[in-house]
Amino acid sequence: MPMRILIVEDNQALSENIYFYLSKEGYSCKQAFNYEQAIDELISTPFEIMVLDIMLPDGNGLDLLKKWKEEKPETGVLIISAKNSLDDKLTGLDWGADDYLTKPFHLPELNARVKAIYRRRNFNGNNMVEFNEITINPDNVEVFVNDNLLSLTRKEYELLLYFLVNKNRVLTKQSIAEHLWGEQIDLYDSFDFVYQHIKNLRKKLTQAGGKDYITTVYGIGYKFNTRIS
Amino acid sequence: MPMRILIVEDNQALSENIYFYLSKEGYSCKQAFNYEQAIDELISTPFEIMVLDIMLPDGNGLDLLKKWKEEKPETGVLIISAKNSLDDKLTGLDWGADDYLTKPFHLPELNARVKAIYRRRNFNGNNMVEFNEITINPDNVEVFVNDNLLSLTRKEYELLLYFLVNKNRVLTKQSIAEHLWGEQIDLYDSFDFVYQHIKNLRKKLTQAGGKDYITTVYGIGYKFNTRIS
DNA sequence: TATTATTCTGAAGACAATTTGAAGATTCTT
DNA sequence: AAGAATCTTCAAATTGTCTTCAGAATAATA
Repeated sequence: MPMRILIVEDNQALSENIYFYLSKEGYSCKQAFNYEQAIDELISTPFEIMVLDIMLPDGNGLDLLKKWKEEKPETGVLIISAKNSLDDKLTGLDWGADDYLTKPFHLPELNARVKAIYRRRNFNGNNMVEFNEITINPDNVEVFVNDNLLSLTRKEYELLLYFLVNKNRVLTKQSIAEHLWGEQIDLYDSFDFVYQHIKNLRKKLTQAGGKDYITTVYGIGYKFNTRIS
Repeated sequence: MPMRILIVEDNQALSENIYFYLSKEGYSCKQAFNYEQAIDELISTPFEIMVLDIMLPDGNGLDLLKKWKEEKPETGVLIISAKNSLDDKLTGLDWGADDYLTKPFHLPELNARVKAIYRRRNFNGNNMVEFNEITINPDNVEVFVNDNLLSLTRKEYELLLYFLVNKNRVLTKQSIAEHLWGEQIDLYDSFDFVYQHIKNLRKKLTQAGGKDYITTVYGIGYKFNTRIS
């Protein structure tokens, strides 16, 4: 699933654990260690779900929750907080949090709740991503072109998903790189690897009988073009 | 046991609690938060048992009960409802509910009643889990491939059952580990043991004449693939 | 058309994940 | 407590995937 999770937690160790765990579960995670970073991240990238600690060094998580829910109510929010702060609990749920978890907790439970939130927000049945002859089923990590199953590598899969979610939008090589490799990519990299994966993806799609919707925008990047000639 | 339970309850928090608890008990649960969702779920997937709240935002649980019992009388139904609605109680049992529980209740009690319903209904029913040449009889803990009985170890058995209940869904090594070993597994484990059991299961299945439906999804996990080439 | 920047391609090596067998623990049975 | 079955650990071997590189092809610019 194209599920991005923002982890807002100032405790480094805990944050790392959550990050590690959810990443292994296949989510694409990012960390923010304080209020300000969280805002920055939220503005710059869309997230489906935010795991939010109430106590932050430079602000209250509930403020963040409230503000962000006004902005983007469709974001799922899972509050995590020290136990016994029952007031927070009430307030959090009042202000639009989807669920609440008291520390300490087991990561599998966190995962279960994240999944539950995701499921809840996704009620319109099967959450296929599709366009014309291409169909992606994120649950099964399967891609079909005209009903034949494609075997894509991980990068190819994520690349295609990224394109399909951003149809007709020009994606710079840089943003592609960031999306597929996280933030630790070097700005001055050659991006050769992007070329590679674009190439492989194009090949597999066309070989399976699909059109080549991926057009290159010279000097800028690529775009999944729904109106190709 | 391949027991699937549908939880029909509009209170999010309560639903989550039930979901979490029953899942931990080894049942495979799904949630529906209103009448309509419940119908959708019931139609799309078979359930052995339904935990049903009477008061739903968009309809009366008793209607649902009545309708569904006409359709599929073998489904076990446990009614949950606010206390003192004694009328409901009588009516519910009249209309075919198997048991009744008043809110608030303790989850272990819910679990006990679910178990009881299951036991009761199991006299007549063969609740086999099967796919093509593979048949699992959870009552006897027996697995057949093309009518020859397989002798699987406990882990192998549970692994296969887990796969068969989640056909075509990608299961991460992590979730497999959690499912077979409980939640206490170490995050930084190597998951070597998962590999082992996968290997053994594959071997036994193919040696017995079955196809190798278990495909590895590189970098993510495994999946029981019903559409192997 | 010549020049330059950008993209595409194939091959090779680096890297990462999975598979495997063997051996050591552990659990179960008697 | 002994023996058998099962589970787990470990260390190669194997396989799959990613990245790098160098040269070819293509597009933009003048």
